[in-house]
Amino acid sequence: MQLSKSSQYAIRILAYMVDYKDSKLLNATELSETLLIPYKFLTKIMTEVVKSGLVISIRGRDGGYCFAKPPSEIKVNEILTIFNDSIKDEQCVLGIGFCNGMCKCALHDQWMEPKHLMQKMFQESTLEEIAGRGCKI
Amino acid sequence: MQLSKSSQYAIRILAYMVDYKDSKLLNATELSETLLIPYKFLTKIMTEVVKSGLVISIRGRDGGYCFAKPPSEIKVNEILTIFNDSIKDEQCVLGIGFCNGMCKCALHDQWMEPKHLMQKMFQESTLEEIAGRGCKI
DNA sequence: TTTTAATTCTACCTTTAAGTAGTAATTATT
DNA sequence: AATAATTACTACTTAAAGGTAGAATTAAAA
Repeated sequence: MQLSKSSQYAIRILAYMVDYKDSKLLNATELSETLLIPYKFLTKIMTEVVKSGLVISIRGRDGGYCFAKPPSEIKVNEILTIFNDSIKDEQCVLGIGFCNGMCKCALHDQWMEPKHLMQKMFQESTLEEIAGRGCKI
Repeated sequence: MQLSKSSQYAIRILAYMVDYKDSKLLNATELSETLLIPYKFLTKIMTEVVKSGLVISIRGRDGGYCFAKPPSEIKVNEILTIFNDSIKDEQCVLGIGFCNGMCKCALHDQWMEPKHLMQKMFQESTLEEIAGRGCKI
């Protein structure tokens, strides 16, 4: 009952990138060391984030990562979709297919509210909003 | 972001057992066929449920499973704990250790409400309550 | 006492997530 | 042109979840 490590790390990485204000790019080594995320795993994750189009990478010396669009326009849910962690409407708590009005599982009704709150949390929160808050490690 | 298959199946199995009113015991073959759960996987799951003390098994011919205590006294959460799926208080959405008042993650505050709703749902719902509802497959 | 129908146990197989290793490609600097 | 610093790619390893196979155990019934 939790997000994949990839999603958790990706959100933390991008939230950290928002706060980072500097002329030079943020690179994998620095992200790995400050966020305590294994270097090789971090680069693997970032490669997927880059492919998704949220982030741009510059290779070679002095390279690193930066946002492809303003963090105020990036919803947390966009990060989850990269790793197939987005909460789908049709997926219910007991894993039964087609759990809806006609035929619904024993916990269907009680599941609706927490599900919608989570969907709302992920779909409406922007990176910009959440970045200011909290600690990163 | 979902329960393990073991927890999902176990809840569905026990909920079905509540509705079953018959002189003879419910056995693995019948449960497997009516709930469309792989037989061998189901017996593995039930062995753990029996070990937890929620259910009693009778071996040998005409054997099967029945509740060790009334379903009205069994909370859904007791099933989750068998498979380590219970939602822990200290566990937060971004997987950071010690995410609390002092140092909390970027989504900590928004996570509280859905988390508590889920905990409430699992901790307060009894098997008896949820069994009447919904379809089983 | 043998047969039969049931659970239990031990061990394995498969798939996926998580993490690691090494090399290739790219780019700024010297 | 060489070097150093960076990401990308390919492939592997490890751990856990999900699932399967077969033999052992149990107990009712013939």
